[in-house]
Amino acid sequence: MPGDRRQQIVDLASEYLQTLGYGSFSYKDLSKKLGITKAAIHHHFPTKEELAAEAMRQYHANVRASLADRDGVETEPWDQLNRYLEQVEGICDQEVCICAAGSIQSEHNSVPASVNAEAAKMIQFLIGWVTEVLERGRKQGVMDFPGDARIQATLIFTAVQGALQLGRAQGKATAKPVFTQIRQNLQPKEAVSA
Amino acid sequence: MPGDRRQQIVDLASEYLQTLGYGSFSYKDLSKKLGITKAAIHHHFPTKEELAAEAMRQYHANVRASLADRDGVETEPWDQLNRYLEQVEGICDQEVCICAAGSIQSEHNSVPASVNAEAAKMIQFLIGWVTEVLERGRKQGVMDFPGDARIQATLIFTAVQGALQLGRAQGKATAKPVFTQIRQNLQPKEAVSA
DNA sequence: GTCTATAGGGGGATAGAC
DNA sequence: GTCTATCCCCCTATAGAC
Repeated sequence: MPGDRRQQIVDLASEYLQTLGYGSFSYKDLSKKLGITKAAIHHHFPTKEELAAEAMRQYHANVRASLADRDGVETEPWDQLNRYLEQVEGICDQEVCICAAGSIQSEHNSVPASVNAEAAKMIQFLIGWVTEVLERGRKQGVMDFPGDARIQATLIFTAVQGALQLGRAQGKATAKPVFTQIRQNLQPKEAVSA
Repeated sequence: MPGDRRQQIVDLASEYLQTLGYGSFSYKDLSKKLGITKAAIHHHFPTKEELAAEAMRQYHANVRASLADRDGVETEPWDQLNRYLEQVEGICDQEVCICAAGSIQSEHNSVPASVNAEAAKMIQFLIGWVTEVLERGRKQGVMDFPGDARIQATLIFTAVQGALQLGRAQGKATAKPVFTQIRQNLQPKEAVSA
């Protein structure tokens, strides 16, 4: 398979973006792990910038797919929000630990512009997707929060990114209750559900 | 003044921790900006790890002072929380952009243990401080939120850190409404204050 | 306390053979 | 597509003169 090796490189680069960040992984790391030379990687991706941008692009596509693929069949706002938060809790449980877009964003001032741009696209998608879920949830009366849905969605997004980083640094037991608390804060006051 | 130069180095290192992060600033950056040689910096701080740990320690001390110094005279929960959030909004407005502890935490897997430890201390202090404010606020009936105060404080902390990173990457106009939303979410339902 | 000079290693990237 | 070999720059850190 011709594109197989290329895909291996991208997949490993995505993992390193999550665990180490853009600045702290190297072609040497990749080549050792894959059992090929640095030059072989440069053949597929002449520059680190191109490699990271492609890894970020695919990471985005994967997340988008696993979130949105069921938007047609699972349209209850709470089901949708839980799908997002459970996915995040999954990252928290893995060794991988944090979201690639959040990782790149946190290195914003020392990452090439094209890589930042790919991360920004994913972040815009996520905030937009959560916004839409919150709007429907409030309209249906099953969620409650003050003010603009987009701002509340941004708050949720930033808390999720921050919690993933906190969990990696101080243990997932510190971070995971945050995801539950995000849900609790959206519960309508009258109907205290289990 | 003997310790003056040493202090200049620490102050600049703190700034670089915020703007660039641990991995992306160098002794060369410091030496150029201060107009001395790299070797002169090594005289004060033999290793980068020691320098960063000291910078983080002092950053923590400064934040702690500006938050807690008025705890004796300004004891209204809302005044205290606003003091914290206004300080954070100030960071958002500056060129500096993000919190040093959050920056180090986001690079957790590639930063020396002693530096991570200093960042962790500051994070523990902040979460603890916010927890205490929330507990008193709820007891007095001026704040409302479900569940454990410490978890709600952790949620607020993670949202703040995430919002600072988002603001640096996508502009403060995206991030600043989050700080307002954090306040709105704590308002008791009956008393919708202006 | 600061300098010049340099060691020693790692980084990304390229040339050219196979 | 992968290799060997190498370039060049930057990094942290050290030695020793002033």
